[in-house]
Amino acid sequence: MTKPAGRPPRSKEDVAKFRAKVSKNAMALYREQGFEAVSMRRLSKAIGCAPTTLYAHFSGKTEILMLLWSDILTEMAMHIESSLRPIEHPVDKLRAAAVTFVTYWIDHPDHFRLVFMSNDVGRSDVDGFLKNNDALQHFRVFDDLISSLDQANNPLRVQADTLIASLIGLAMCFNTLHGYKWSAMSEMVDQLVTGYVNNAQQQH
Amino acid sequence: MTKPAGRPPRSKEDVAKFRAKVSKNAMALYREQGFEAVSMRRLSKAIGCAPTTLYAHFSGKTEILMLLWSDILTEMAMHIESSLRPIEHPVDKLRAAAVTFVTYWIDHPDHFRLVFMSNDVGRSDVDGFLKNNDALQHFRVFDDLISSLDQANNPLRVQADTLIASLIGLAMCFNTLHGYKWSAMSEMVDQLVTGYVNNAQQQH
DNA sequence: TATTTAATTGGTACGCGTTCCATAAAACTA
DNA sequence: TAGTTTTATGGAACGCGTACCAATTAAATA
Repeated sequence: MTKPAGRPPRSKEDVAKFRAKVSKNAMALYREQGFEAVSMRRLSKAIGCAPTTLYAHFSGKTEILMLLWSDILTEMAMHIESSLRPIEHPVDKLRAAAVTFVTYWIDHPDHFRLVFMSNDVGRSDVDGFLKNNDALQHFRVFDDLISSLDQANNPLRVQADTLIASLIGLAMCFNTLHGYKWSAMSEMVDQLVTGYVNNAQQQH
Repeated sequence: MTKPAGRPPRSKEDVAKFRAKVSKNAMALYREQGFEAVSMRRLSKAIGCAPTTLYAHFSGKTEILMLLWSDILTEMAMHIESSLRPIEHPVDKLRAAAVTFVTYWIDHPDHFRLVFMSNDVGRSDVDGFLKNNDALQHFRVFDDLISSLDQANNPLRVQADTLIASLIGLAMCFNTLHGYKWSAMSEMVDQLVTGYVNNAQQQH
């Protein structure tokens, strides 16, 4: 149990400091020069370290890109909140929030790609510490809106998760599957929201 | 209006023949060696042409991968049809189809990646001839199931599109966003389907 | 101070998607 | 046959993500 000789592992603060520096530089690159500018080589150059050093701190590029999620999801949540401020009726609030959500990802395809398409599909077992990403908690903006509808069939969490996942699906389809003639986005959101409204016997 | 001198452009049949050869070899690589095996260099080697020649026939890798969509989506549609064969009640049929759809993409993450994540997000203006992809017509497997519910609020097409996009969203979330603790898949599908059922006053 | 351990570095390497270019081959007209 | 136009080829190049490795540096203990 005695301390071993030699240089100690990185302190918590040092780790946090380095991650913050990476996050700052990656965000600057992304905001100023776009998605493609965030490469391991350019990022390491901006930070002032060797490219390989990044791999001592992160398992790969995916984990670095996740540092950018927080900024984007915060911005998205703010868009939603400001969009439903002038609206009063609960159903209209929910509908507006949903439309704003999908519209945000359609208007910012780079952001969509960053958050939803820069994952390693099927490599979920590897990323032990990719889990519990706090940034995704921004999805909870829909919780209050749904709970105000007083729907009782399913737990609130199930309803909210389903709505979020569905809206992400809409954003995804409009962003990537151009070979299929989708219905109008607002009608599809309406169809979704109507499912919640009818369940709550609050059709308006 | 007279024919210009020189070698004529590729005939329709030659174009189709080459595309078929590319499709066959790409599919073989994908089935036998997985997603990563389908690279421009390896594919061209399997075909027996130079890597650059592929770029004379396709705008890029994305367009080649789309040749594989048909096989996968056909397989997916067959899964659905066989899964709902023993089921009688329309609502149960729809629910089973939805669960099978999402399950298929969760069980085959490589297929999911191929169809939904190998697109060039935001480059939709370039791909003039990526549009009208017939393979995506397999999404229509839900049309009859929904129409049997006799829901009248929205056009059938809107309902079907919304359901499909939502289910794709569920598959996407379970495939990529591991940092968020989603509700159980079956409950989320249930929440979705219930929206259609209640609208049709056919709660069961 | 010497030693031990961890962190960082630089170099090399692989295969990738993609582009450019110069050349060769093919298929037509005059 | 000569000339013309398109297709196909091979090679080089760029930057990418990622991996390995030998050498170096930093920070602690003995």
